[in-house]
Amino acid sequence: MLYRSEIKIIKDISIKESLFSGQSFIWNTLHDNTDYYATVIKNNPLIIRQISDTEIEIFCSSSVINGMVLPEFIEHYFTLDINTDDVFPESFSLLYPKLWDLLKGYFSLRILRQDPFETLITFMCAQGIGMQLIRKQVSMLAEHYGEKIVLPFSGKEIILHSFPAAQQLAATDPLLLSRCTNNNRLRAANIIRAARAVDEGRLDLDALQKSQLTLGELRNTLSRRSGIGFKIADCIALFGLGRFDAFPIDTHVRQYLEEWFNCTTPLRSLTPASYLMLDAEIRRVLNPDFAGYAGHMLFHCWRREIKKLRTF
DNA sequence: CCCCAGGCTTTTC
DNA sequence: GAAAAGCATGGG
Repeated sequence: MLYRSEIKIIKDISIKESLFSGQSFIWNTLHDNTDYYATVIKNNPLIIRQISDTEIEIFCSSSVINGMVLPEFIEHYFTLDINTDDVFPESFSLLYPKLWDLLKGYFSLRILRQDPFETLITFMCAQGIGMQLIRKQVSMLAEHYGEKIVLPFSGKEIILHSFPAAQQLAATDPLLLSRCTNNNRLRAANIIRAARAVDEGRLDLDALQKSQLTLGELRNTLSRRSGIGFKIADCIALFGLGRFDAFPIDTHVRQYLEEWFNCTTPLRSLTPASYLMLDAEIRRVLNPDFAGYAGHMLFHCWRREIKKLRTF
């Protein structure tokens, strides 16, 4: 039994951002009934497709997810409460007219409010490694440690895997888990440690999300953990804890900061000190409260328009 | 064999 | 304290 819900959207949502299940981050806006976005939120399969320019439909085996009724959850998950037109400061288009023009196609990008634990683990898989391999790791984690879900939909069966619960990952061992972490045993061990901390309540992500910590405090708290540095900490904050002020600086961001914003901080080696300096510098250009949201549009714009990368 | 990929940790000054 | 080197793996 699938619950169906329709929801009106302000503008078409065409791009999402998620590492889970190897999902491509493009959610095609084709209206051909074959293209859908399928994911699993805490064992609830969720299928979403766009039925017109202003409407999407959602199917779910449960009418309530995370304590929210379906339409409410969708609005929350896809951050439909955020108007992406307000993400950049008003002065931005005047200061960077050429860049502003390049960014036109990226205002339909949505940062998702993803599950904190899922985000914690998936971004721990994303260190010094290519996108394809990151997604492969996450897919394998779900296939090996998540629950298999078979969903009859649109005349066929969709096979989905939920993202593993902390308890599942806490119970495995590094050698076994390393099959899913690009054969990297150290990364596997770090993931197990993090999963155990969550499972045993020593790392309370929900409490972190509700806390009023400053960005710096949150980043320090997360990066104290083995396998998590400033960049991954900021990713967890941005994608998993709803902290749209968090601005993760990776190799690509570093490049566009230099190219587009003439950041003066030395960029050759990204040390913790230069990371924080860059972070402070970009906050003078972007709206500090939505620096990460804006940064993510810039990130994908840079990769696609400038670097001509077709992988996500 | 080189370098790169949505960095982190340990060593060294 | 902060900068430099070391680390680990697959892919082009």
